[in-house]
Amino acid sequence: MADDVRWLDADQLQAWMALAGMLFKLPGALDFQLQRDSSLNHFEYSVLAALSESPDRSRRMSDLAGEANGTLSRLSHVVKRLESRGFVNRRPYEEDGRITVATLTDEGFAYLLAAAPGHVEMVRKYVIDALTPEQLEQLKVISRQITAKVDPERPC
Amino acid sequence: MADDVRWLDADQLQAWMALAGMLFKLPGALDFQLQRDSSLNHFEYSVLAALSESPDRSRRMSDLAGEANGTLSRLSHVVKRLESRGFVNRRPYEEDGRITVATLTDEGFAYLLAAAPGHVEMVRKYVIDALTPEQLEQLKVISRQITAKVDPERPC
DNA sequence: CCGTTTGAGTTGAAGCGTCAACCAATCGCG
DNA sequence: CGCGATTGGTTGACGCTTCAACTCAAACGG
Repeated sequence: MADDVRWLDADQLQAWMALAGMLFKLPGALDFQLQRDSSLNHFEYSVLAALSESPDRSRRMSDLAGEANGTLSRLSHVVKRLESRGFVNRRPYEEDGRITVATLTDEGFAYLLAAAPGHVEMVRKYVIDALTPEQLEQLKVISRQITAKVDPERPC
Repeated sequence: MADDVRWLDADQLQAWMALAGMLFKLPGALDFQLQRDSSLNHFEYSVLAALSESPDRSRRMSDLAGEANGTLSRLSHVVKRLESRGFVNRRPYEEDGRITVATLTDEGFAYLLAAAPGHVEMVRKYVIDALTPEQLEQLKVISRQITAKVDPERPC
């Protein structure tokens, strides 16, 4: 327990507190809207969105987990839920029996299309319209740098 | 279902995706370190930290909830856990029986002091050291603007 | 005063995420 | 070939957060 801790100075602390505040509040606000209007959480939405942009609206599980920024385990649970709602199908991949391919159904796609406007509106309200274009660019760069430190694999 | 949705353009989408990525990964990484090294999650840490900086190391519940960026219900559960670990005490406020005052115990304070260096190190590693001082300043401003939109009450 | 309303906090149930254990298929090396 | 290691994915239990219902105390209003 060496006492050479490099504490944060006042500026650093303020910045971190501000970020932490956003970290605590923004996800909840996003989830709230999605849950209320579409009975989805942000991660479920991301999964549907990622599938909708994939060739054949299909993707293998581990790919999809990376795309949606989650773990395979979390994805597995979520896909099970989405499957039971009829939004997604799962089938084993022929050429390698270990792999599972998830596919967005037509119902799932339609549901996503219905959910998207409300979600985009929230993203605008909370993020895009709250910032200038320059700030948005700064935020993009900053977010990527932080993400890169947190998760050195997967340089997006 | 009017079709006047203002979709995001490419730049906006990239920025949002970058932010969303950080939103998904950073909290988990922070929680992981705290959980592993101190059996605390980020919110519990914030509660202890907020108490430690309060006069008498005490604060009424609703105050504390705001300070730690959480709801009263969440706080109530968390304080119960922390109380059972001996880190916090609760007592009714004499002058108004509705109010509950939470106090950080000496054990809780010591525990926080032991947990702090590891936590600060992570904050440095993932955030402070990943950014230039200018970026950190930008992030502070941006985070506050977003938080203000999400939660118009409580201008911090 | 008494009844209603409001405010502060607690509680329990339900849902989601994490973690570790597990299963199944394939690879790879002796 | 054959068997251990590795990879991809699933599962169940547990813990935390949310949500709605509830309790209790104080304030208000006639």
